[in-house]
Parts: sequence; structure tokens; C-alpha cells
Amino acid sequence: MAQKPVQDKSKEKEKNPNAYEFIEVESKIKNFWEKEKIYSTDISKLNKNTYSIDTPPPTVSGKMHIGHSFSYSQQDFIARYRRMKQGVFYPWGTDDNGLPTERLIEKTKNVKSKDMTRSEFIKLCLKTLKEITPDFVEDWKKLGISADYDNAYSTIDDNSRKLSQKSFIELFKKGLVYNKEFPTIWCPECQTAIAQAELEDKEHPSLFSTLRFKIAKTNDDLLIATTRPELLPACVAVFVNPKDKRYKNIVGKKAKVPLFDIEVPILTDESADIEKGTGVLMICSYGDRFDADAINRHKITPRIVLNPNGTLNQHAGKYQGMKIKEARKQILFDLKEEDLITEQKQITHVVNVHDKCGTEIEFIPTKQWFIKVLDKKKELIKQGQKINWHPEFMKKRYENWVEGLEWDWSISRDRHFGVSIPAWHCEKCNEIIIAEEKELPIDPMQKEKKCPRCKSVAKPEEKVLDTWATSSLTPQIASSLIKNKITIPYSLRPQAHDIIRTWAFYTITKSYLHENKTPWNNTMISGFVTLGGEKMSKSKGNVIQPQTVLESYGSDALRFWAAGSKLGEDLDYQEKDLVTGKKFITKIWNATNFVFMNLEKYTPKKVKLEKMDELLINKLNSLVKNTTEYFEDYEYSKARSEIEKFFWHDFADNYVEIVKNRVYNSSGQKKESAQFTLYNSLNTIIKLLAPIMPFITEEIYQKYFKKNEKVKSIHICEWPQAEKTKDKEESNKHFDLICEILSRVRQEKTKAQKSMKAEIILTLEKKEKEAIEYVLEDFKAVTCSTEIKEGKFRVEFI
RNA sequence: GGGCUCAUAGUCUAGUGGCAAAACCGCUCGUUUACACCGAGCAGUCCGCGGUUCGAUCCCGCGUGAGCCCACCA
Repeated sequence: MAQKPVQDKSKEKEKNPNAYEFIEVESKIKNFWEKEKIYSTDISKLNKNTYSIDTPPPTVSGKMHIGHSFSYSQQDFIARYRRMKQGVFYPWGTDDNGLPTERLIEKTKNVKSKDMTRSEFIKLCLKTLKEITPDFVEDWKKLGISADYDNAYSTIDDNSRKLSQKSFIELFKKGLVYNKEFPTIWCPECQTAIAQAELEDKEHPSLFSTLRFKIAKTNDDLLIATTRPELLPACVAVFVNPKDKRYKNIVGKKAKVPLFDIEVPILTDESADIEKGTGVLMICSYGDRFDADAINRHKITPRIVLNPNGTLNQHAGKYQGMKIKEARKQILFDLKEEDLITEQKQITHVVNVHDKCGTEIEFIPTKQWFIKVLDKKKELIKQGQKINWHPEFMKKRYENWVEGLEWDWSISRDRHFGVSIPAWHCEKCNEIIIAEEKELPIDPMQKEKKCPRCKSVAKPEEKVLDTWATSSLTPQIASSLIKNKITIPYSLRPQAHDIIRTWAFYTITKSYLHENKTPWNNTMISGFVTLGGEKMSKSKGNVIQPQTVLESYGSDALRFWAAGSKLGEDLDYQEKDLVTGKKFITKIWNATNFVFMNLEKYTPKKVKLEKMDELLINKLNSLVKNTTEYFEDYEYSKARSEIEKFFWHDFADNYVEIVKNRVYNSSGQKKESAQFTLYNSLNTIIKLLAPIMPFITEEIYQKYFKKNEKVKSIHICEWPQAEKTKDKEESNKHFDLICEILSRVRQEKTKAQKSMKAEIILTLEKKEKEAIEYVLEDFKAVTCSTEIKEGKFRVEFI
């Protein structure tokens, strides 16, 4: 016998040979899955019954963040369950097209896309993506996301570009795409048109100044309040409300714009609010969308002062060339010098900014491409209603968004990196020439086209498609990887709720416009991760990195945490939840050690079961039934908590304790019945748990169960089936009663400050005593009762 | 201003038309043939007010508070 080093107990604990080393195990298991291609799609096995998932392709624009790890875990629970149940198509892709990727490249390579030629920049993007994508994807693999990485798409690869351009051409031919000059939402930082869905609110401090306009001829003051004095040179009219008595006598006259030698008409318009500011509204081209509407309505000629790069043009006179903010400051200074400001106050107001860069947006008339959606709101809502939303209330968010649409879908971007718009324009005939399908993917800048009418060389379209114009085709792109063996509607679209208005909406739109189908039958919408109740964001500095969490707790623990909140609910990140997960994993590991310690040389075989064992198996059957139903309903959190409860309390705390005596001290059928039950119930438990904690369950499976089960991986084993048993409810009540009495006995021992092993004489009510009779030996052993009497409940210590 | 969601132990979350549950924390004990990363025990006006009901934490209405989305933002 080895001598125990008594003094150094702590070190001994660290070296516990049976401890579960999650870092080693998880990395080993991950490699095993990759090597054995456990999650690779076998095209020949895809069929009607295959559960197909329109996996979100994460944007290659940094690292996996905690929100990703949360929502991808949740979708992976469902994917893994379905894989065991019926087989899945769970493709993988990355979204590396368009502005987010461009911005990433600009940042990491310290370049400006607009300063480079298009082809140079694209080359740099593709090269950089090649470098960074494998590392980027690695985080998802470490998390145990079981998508098919071997057969992945990128939204900028040739195939995706081809499909995206094909979609553009089809919609153009259907008359659903149009090209129009229009004051559109413009980001002066990114220098591109953007879509309504890319707007975000931001609070900004601002100066609210009341300016002295003059009435022409009379030279009377006309006071107008504004936060945007730099738009004075763009002022084309002033509005007063027709009901506003104060200004009745000036309607129809002209107003003189301060600092600028411009006279503009004074018009009546309902949109002028009597209560706001001075009641006089200046109309600029363009301050906001309502300016654009108003100018249109009154047929006023706009005077554009902003260049696409956010500087002022020649109409701004001496302010030409200044950036918006600079001009604002200078104009305010000059106004003050000439005593043209009557009042000024500091306010904070909410402005629209571009979600990618936080820059305040402007309205600049440019020629852009649009997909018609405004005339189809009703149909698009109807399409949304055909989909099962999990949770249901997320459907409402979709409907609200569609109802609130104000613009057609703006799909062109004045950028370099993206899917090119496959069009040419003959400036003579005003003819649009569209690429042919066999030419796709195509870059019009690299290919000369002649106008079919006048035969002159047409101008290639320089703009690219918005990244959503491509990612809205992820079902079709994924299908093309598997010879279209799976087509829409897919079974499931998982995603988070922030992109209902973009990804979900645009995908529904495209599938409707192209095929008049919904893209999926179900969608599961994940919530967000918060920290102390607040949304995590880099600017607040309250970001938790999943990579750090993975290092200290492991994937299974992180996933266990992600399974803790119900679908659609936000979850507050708390480290203690990771601790809980890790403890649970340890518990499983230790319980497994116990089971197999007692199953040496055991081969599973049917035996006549002892009553206690039968009760446990019945209870387990109920667990299988419930867990299955929960997973069917996307209620992974209920599945988690029920499995957890069963495993820890029914199985480990109670059953294992009860059965110990029989395992240690008996032989023959009594022992075999216990062994059979331990083996089978643990096997079932780890299978039920496999979708949520794929690593430890695989490790246990490989180590102990594989040799009898013969399937390569637990994750492609068949999902456990609940056996039909008679009187299940009765049996479960019986089981619970036994546990409840046991618990009361333990309570008494605790109260008396006695050991659990203290021997007792137990007195039970008649009914309870009868219940115990069936499992008498086991029960006496676990409670250390020497005798069980009938009467009022009592525990006597010997 | 409109829509949606949430409100349960000190904290964070489950859950249910009829004894309200787990985890973390704290306290009191126990324990060494799986596990001290253990076992047993101790915690709540289930936001307020009305209604439906034999019975409401749960269903309905109103209110309060928080979050998210949208709109407004001279």
C-alpha cells in the first residue's frame, strides 16, 4: 500500500486522477468529431423527413461575442436533438460580404477603401478573409456548434455571388427592381446609401438656436428655431400652419435666409406644428425625410448643399468644403457676430445614425436600386403569419416592422466590396442592360456591353448589392451545396431578435417574391445577453468575452448556462451560473465513475427487475417523454431543468444511495437488476443531455457505452424512446413517496445532528409502511433502519 | 406617442387555476467503499388594485416600475 502524504492534502486533491479535465476532453472530442466527420452532410441520406436548418452565417467582423455563443448554443440544442431524432441538414456559412467586412479590413489593414481601386481593395479583402476566417470559425467549433463545416458557403464566394445576381436579374425581369434618383438615406462616413433597417437612434447634445430670418421688403423679423443652421443655404421654403393666426399676413410673401442672400417662399402646410419652436418650419433639401416629401408636394426645386462625403458644396458660399459639423460651428459663430440669433439653448435630442459606424445620416439624392416592398406589406405580413414563431410574440415584432415601412428596400451600396450589380446603363437611350444568367457571377466593370438599340458602349454599374440582398438567400445558397436536395420551406430559421427587421424580413421577402413560399416553417428567436440588466456594448465597456469563459469553464458549462433561459428571453450573465454548470458536469462525471466502478466485466443483459429498479426506470420513461416534448416545442430550458432535477435528485441523491447496499453487498439477480438499471438509466440520461452538453456526454459514451451500442458517436445515436408502461403515474407517485419518506428521515437525522449512517428504528403511518414493503430491504439499508414499525412517523436513534 | 416583453428568496432564474422550485450567497449540522466541485437543513405579502372562480402568483382589466423595438426629434 502506498503511503499517503498527509501534510500535502491540497496538492493531492489537485492531482485527483479521476477529475474531469474539460480542456483536454473538449479539445479531444472536437478533434474526434472533425476527424470522423460526425456532422458532415451525407447527401444520399437527405429526405423529406430531414430537419433542415437555415443556419445564421456569422459576420466575419471580429470575434464571436457572448451573444453569439448564447444564441448559437440554443439553436444547436435543437439541431442536435433533431439529428438524433430524424437527421438534419445543418449547413455552415460565413457572411463576409459588404460593409461590415469592408470596415473590418479598413481597420485591421489601416486602409481606406475609397482611396484604393476597386479591384485592389477586393483583392485585399479576399486575401484577408482567407487569413482570418479559419480562426474566426474556430470559436464556433470550440463551442460545439454541430454544423457541417466541411461544406460551407461564404456570401462572397462565386456561388453566392452567382445566386445573388441571379435573384437580382429575376426580380428585375419581374419588374420588382427599379433604379431611381431619390433623396435617400446616406451615410457620409461610409459614403453610401443605406436602408431604413440600418438606422439606429442615438442621443446627441445639440444647440437649439432661434434665428432671425427677415420678411422681404418689410424687413420684419421672422424667427425660426433649428438645430441645423448649416442647412441654411439649402433652405428652399418656410412653412407655417394655415391655422396659425400669428403668421396669417405673411403667407405668400418671401423670407430672407440669414447670412445667405436667398429669398424663399412662405407657404402654409399642415406639417408645421404651431406649438413647436416658433411655429415656423424651415424646409431644406434635405434635412429629413419630411423635407423630401414637402419639397415634392409643393413642387419646389431643391438646392442640394451636401456632397456625398459630408462636405458642403458651392451653394454654401464661403462655407464650401467644410464638413457638416465644422460648417455648423462657423455658421453659428457668424450668426452670432451679426446678431442673428435671438435665443439659444443646449438640448439633447435623438438622431438617426448608421448602425455600422454611428455617424449621423443625411438625405442626399442619388441614383439607387430598390426592390419594391411598400405595395406588398399586406402579403408580407401574411407570409409571416404562415410561419410558426417561437416564441409566438416575436411574430408581432415582424408585423410591426413591416407595417412601419416607409421606403422600398434600398439594395445598392456605393462601396467596393460586395456582390456587383449585374447591370449596364446606356446613357444615350436610357436603356438598362442586364447580364445573362450564363455569365454569372459577373463584374460589369470587367466586361463591356453594348446597348442593343444604339450599339454604343454602355456604362457599367459601379455599385454593389447590400449584403442583406445576398444573405436573404441563405436557404437557396445552402441548398445549392447539396444539389438542391432540400428546398424551401426549411424546417427552421434560428436567429436573434435584433435582426428580425433585416435578415428575417428580407429572407421572407425574397422567398415570397421568387417562389411565393415562406422560407421556413418555423423560426426560433433568441434573446440577448445582458450584464447587470444592461445591454452589453463595447462603448459601455461591459463586455464579457466567450473565449475567456470557455477557457475557465468549458463549452459544456457555457452551453448549460445558455440553456438556462427560455427561448426569446434575455439572460443576465452571471458567473455563478457557469459555476453551477461546471459543478453539474463534475457531478455527472463522478456519478459515472460510481456506476462503472460497479460494472466491471458487466455486459448488459435483461434480468427480472427489483421493484425499486422498476420504479426508477418508469420515472426515467416519464423523463424521456417530457424531454422529447420539450425539445419538440423548442423548450430546451425546460428540458435542461427537468433532466438536471431527475439526474441530481432522483438518480444521484436517492436512487444511487438506495441501491448502494445491493450493489456492494448482494449478488445474483438482485445485484444484476441494480447493475442493469444503473447502466441503462445512465445511458439514457447522457443521451437526453447530449444536445445540451455534447462534450462530456460524448466522452462518457466513448469510454463506456460505445462498445455495446456500436454507433460511432453519441450524437448520431437514436434518440431514446419512452417505453409504454402501465400505471406510470402510480409508479411515479410510489417512487416520489419513497424519496419523500427518505428525505424526512434525513431531516430528522440532521435535526438530531446525527450522521446519515446513524442506525434507527423507524415508525411509519400504515399507508407509507405499505409503500415501503415493496422495497423493504433497499429502504432499510439506505435509512439504516434496524426495524420499521407502524404508527405515527417517528425516528428513534439506537 | 404606438407596439411587445418582463415583474417570484439577498442575487439570478424555473414554474403552476388548489402544498411555490433550483442555483449562487449566508448561517446550522453531517460525512470518508462516486463526489468537500459532497450530503441534510434554514429564506418569499409570487409589484399594487379590481374582476372571473369554490379557489388566482398563474386567466382578464387597470395602475406602477423596468427593458426592447418603432415613430417623433423646427
